[in-house]
Amino acid sequence: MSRRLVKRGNTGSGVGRSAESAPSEIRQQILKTAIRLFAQKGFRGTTTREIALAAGVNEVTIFRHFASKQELYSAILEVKSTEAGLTEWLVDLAQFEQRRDDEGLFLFTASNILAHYKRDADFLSLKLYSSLEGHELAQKYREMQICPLFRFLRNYIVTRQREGAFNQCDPDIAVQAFLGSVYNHAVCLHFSEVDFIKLNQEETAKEFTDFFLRSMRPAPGRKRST
Amino acid sequence: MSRRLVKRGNTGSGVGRSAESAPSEIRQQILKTAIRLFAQKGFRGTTTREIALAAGVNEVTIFRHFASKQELYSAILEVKSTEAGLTEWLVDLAQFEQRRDDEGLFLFTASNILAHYKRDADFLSLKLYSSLEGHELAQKYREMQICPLFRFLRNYIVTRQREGAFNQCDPDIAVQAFLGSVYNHAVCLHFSEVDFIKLNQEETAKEFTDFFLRSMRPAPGRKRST
DNA sequence: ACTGCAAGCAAGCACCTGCTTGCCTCCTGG
DNA sequence: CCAGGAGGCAAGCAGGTGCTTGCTTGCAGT
Repeated sequence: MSRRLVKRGNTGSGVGRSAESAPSEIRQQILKTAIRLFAQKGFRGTTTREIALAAGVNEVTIFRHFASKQELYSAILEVKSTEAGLTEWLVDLAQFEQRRDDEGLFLFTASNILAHYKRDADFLSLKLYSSLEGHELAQKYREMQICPLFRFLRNYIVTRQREGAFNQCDPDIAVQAFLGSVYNHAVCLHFSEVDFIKLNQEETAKEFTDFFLRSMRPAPGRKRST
Repeated sequence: MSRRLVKRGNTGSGVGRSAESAPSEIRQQILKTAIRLFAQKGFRGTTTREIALAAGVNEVTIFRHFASKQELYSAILEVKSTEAGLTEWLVDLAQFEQRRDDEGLFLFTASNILAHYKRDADFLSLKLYSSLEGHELAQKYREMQICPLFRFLRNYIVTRQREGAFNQCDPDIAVQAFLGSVYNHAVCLHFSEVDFIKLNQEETAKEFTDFFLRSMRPAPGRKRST
């Protein structure tokens, strides 16, 4: 009963240890491995023994860092829902907004969404599992990442509509249509469910953007005007 | 060792039995219950005891009908991937096609997709779980249901482009954008992740359709320029 | 009445899985 | 040099879980 439950925080007292072992490096290693495995097989489908084996630590060590498997999962949710995600480039979007660069703004958005989910593929699985298994990650992520982006885009569209640069239409529908098509494509790519679109990531983003803007613009780009 | 493994087919010899017990009614009951539970908690998250209890049968009975839990799951996939799905209204779409009724065709599509996934909500979960857990349902469903629909729409778009009624653009992207936005919305609804769009199902379908067609039509404002 | 199928029921086996305990080892800081 | 923190290792417990076995019961058709 002497030293149950380490609780990472206080380990930060000394940086030391040897060369390769930073203070809470093992905790990070466990987290990282657990993220990968939970993403692959879901919460219920992953055993703590598996995590330990894959992380190269003893199973007991896991329970010394996390009170339970559930708490390990919660720690992951904490990490994943707070770490840099979609919102980190809201500031970049603001620049496009100032320049009224419609193409740039939506292309940047689409492109980054595709890149984001490709880079952090585990996150997509994790999010889907959490939706299905009824955990809170999806909702938290939605509130902290999706909603701000959604509101920004919606806001931009409304502005452009007032300026007469965009068609009058339900801005919610427009945003939903744009994000939906891009996001859905990202999911399809994730599951290797796509053989329709042969384009690479950048080209795809460009096509979706063009398609979207063609719907928003009062005067469609007449490419063949005799 | 006398009668292990019943294998439904041959039970259909006589219709008889009593009033409430049709030949393979119990098998159906098991399947139906299993579908619901697998959809709620995934394959790994559902126990055979649970299924038996919920179906009102003895656990042993399950294994008399299905060699293993895995085979029960396979039977479900069989049912779900062959039963009436998106393709059942391809014939209706053909009528819209003959009339060149763009609005009707895409509205019908969007509307039915939303209705389909709302009516058979379990299927959506089942499909997502199967994608994540690496089963074959998603792929099978894709080949048998999504692809035909995709090809039909793609084909229609190409035709209308040739006729000059639709803009020149990558038809794959167009279909992907349309289906993606609608499908994504269905998923959002499924997980109660939507508070952006207040419209009901019909209105939403209509809005997505309008949005899509506005991008496809050469002359957005004036419908009859001739 | 006899036969045979289908389902129920009680029990249980073998393995898995989250989690615990006790003890030993290595490293570091004072 | 020593105290103490952090991890390894071996063992195991309690409950769950897929699946089996042996038996009984009820309902048909001949």
